[in-house]
Amino acid sequence: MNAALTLVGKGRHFASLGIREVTRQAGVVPTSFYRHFRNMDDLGLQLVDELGLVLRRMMREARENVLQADKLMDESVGIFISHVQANRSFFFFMAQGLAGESRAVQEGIRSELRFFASELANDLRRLRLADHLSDAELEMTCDLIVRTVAFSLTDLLGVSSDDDYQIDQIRKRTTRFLQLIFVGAAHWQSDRA
Amino acid sequence: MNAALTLVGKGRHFASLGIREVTRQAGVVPTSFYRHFRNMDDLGLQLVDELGLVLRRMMREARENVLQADKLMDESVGIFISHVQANRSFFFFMAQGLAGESRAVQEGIRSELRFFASELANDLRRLRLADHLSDAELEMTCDLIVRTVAFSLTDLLGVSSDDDYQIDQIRKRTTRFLQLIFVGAAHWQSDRA
DNA sequence: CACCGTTGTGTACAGTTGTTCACTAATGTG
DNA sequence: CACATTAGTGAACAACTGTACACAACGGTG
Repeated sequence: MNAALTLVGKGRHFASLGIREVTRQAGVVPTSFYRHFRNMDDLGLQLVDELGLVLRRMMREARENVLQADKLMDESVGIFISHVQANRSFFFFMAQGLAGESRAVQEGIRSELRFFASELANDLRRLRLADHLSDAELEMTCDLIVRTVAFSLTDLLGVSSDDDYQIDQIRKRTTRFLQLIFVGAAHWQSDRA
Repeated sequence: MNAALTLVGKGRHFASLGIREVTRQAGVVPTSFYRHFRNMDDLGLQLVDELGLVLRRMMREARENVLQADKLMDESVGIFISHVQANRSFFFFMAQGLAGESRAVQEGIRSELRFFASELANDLRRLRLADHLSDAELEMTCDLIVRTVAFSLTDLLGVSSDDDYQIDQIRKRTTRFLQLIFVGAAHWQSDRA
């Protein structure tokens, strides 16, 4: 799994990886592959599971560090970006998998995102930041937030990891996107009435 | 190019296609490939160019058919969805390319999206729907809109093309996302002041 | 018609791929 | 320590890959 991730991190696409290639990178004979996985799709599915762990760690850190509500977005986006930097290969895999070849991997990642959105909704409720929204409205808002951040991921992965200027641009842009969405959510009901 | 698109439309990932595979699908001998393309990346780049045409056609149709502003979003999302249905393979290619293997293809698609966003900004200005926004604010809003629709693309490609119920769900959800963004844009300045 | 640039063909080759099988090394549990 | 499970090995195979080259059909222009 590390070998596959390494190759993905080097710019290869997961869908184009072969068994021999992965085992070569792992420093192991091709047949050993079958001791652990039935095929590449299987490997992909297990990577999705690990990706889940990465995302949960990220969520936990966000929950612990976002103290006052007014810096919520700045800090959350910052934590997101630093986790992407620290697990670049994983997020490459995630971005690729969203439109990937294996339907199962695709569905797995999609479901991680759904989970993430629903946890985010819980947190916003808990922090009493969404009292004016119904459950369905809150869910929609969080869904849109997660999508927006996920799309920023492709921006982030498109620039070199030490290009601080560009990364800061992406950070600012993403933060403003989220602010715009929040403003929309704040006035959602009154505007619809 | 049609052969490659066909394979992508059948669920294969562009990054995993080989020259022989494509020429086989095209009903042509492998060596013929080199008469037209230097390698698969080259093919991908030419597909991006054609994708640009598809997007432009879509934009034109939207401009012609969106008459009154109050149905703007409903109709635009509808047009988007019908164009995706009509050019499914192309949009598969686009979704894949955003996190694809070839940096050049990636950048090509990204730049198509930027172009799309800037055209959208022009249209909104022209329709006098964004008079309260500065250029930068309008640009940001349109960027977010295009991203949101692009992400919905992955939803759309994830369901079978004749699952009318699911497609309608996606249509509604996307429309609400856009409405939320518009509400946000409408109150952006007053909230920031 | 003769000519030439473009597209397509057939053959060839060396390298890579997925998967099989029987075998050996390592590991941890009673 | 002995044993059973797990992980890794090596050789083998047929199928497939990208690419090279010389040659043939085609299509339009002078």
